[in-house]
Amino acid sequence: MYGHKVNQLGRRFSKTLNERLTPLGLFTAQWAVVVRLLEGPATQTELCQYLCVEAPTMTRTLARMEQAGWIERHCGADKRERRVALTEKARAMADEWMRASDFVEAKAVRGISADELAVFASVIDRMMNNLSES
Amino acid sequence: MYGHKVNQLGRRFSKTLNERLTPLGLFTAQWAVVVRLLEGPATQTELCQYLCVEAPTMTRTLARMEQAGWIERHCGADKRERRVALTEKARAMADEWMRASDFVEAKAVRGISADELAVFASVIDRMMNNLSES
DNA sequence: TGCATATACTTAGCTAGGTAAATAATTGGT
DNA sequence: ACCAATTATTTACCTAGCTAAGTATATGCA
Repeated sequence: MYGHKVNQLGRRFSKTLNERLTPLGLFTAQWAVVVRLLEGPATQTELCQYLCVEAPTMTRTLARMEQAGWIERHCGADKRERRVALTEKARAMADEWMRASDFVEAKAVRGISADELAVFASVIDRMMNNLSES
Repeated sequence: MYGHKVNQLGRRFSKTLNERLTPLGLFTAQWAVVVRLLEGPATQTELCQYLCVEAPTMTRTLARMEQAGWIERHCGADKRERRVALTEKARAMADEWMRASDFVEAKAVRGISADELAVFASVIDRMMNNLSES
């Protein structure tokens, strides 16, 4: 019941954001990567942990972003890992991408009080923890 | 921000339910179809509306479910549409699938009050409406 | 009646999630 | 110092979203 509704809302969020991001050359899942990389470079494992995504998913998403010229990947001291960083071209687009994201977030919360949003966020966090328990 | 968290939680729900459903021959998206069909047969368009999913997605999911022997599709009076119904084999599994679903739902809501859940559900509905506005 | 439009579904091709298993590099214990 | 176990990433192959465009049937209006 809750799982079903949460999934539907998640898809609606992605779809709405995609409508605004794809004309700007990005997809919703890639925007999440950009948000993390704006803080600084990261290894793929760090990105996986941040986004709660499995490694193969990240490998493929990063390959597409590299192809599009949004990121660069370099070997680190540990030759197993690859450090990922935004390109200048991506940094130049960040403000525009951010406006698209802000627009969708603002549209979603219209008419919902701060108190309600606080409960909402808290419930999300606790459900996430509950489901993550072994 | 909210979009990102909602998406992550949705994926966690699917993943957790998949762990329990796949040994029973079903996937999370297919379970949602079964839930609707337990009420009675439906056309593909009705399923799409119920699940908030585009038509091609439903075509493919139903093809897999037919392949697995969970549903049957018959032509209706209107030869364009196909009426979808559960097979006996699927009805025989429904209780077991339901237990898997109930288990995951119960795990998710552990330690969350009825009041908080009411706010949560209400916020989900309103965000869904907000994002669905043209 | 006939033809344009609308509706139901499918096909093709993309993004993105997952698991299982492979590869390469590092770490740790004896 | 070596070999086993661990870690980071990739490859292969599923499910499942999406859009755009195609096909077949039904509807409606001139």
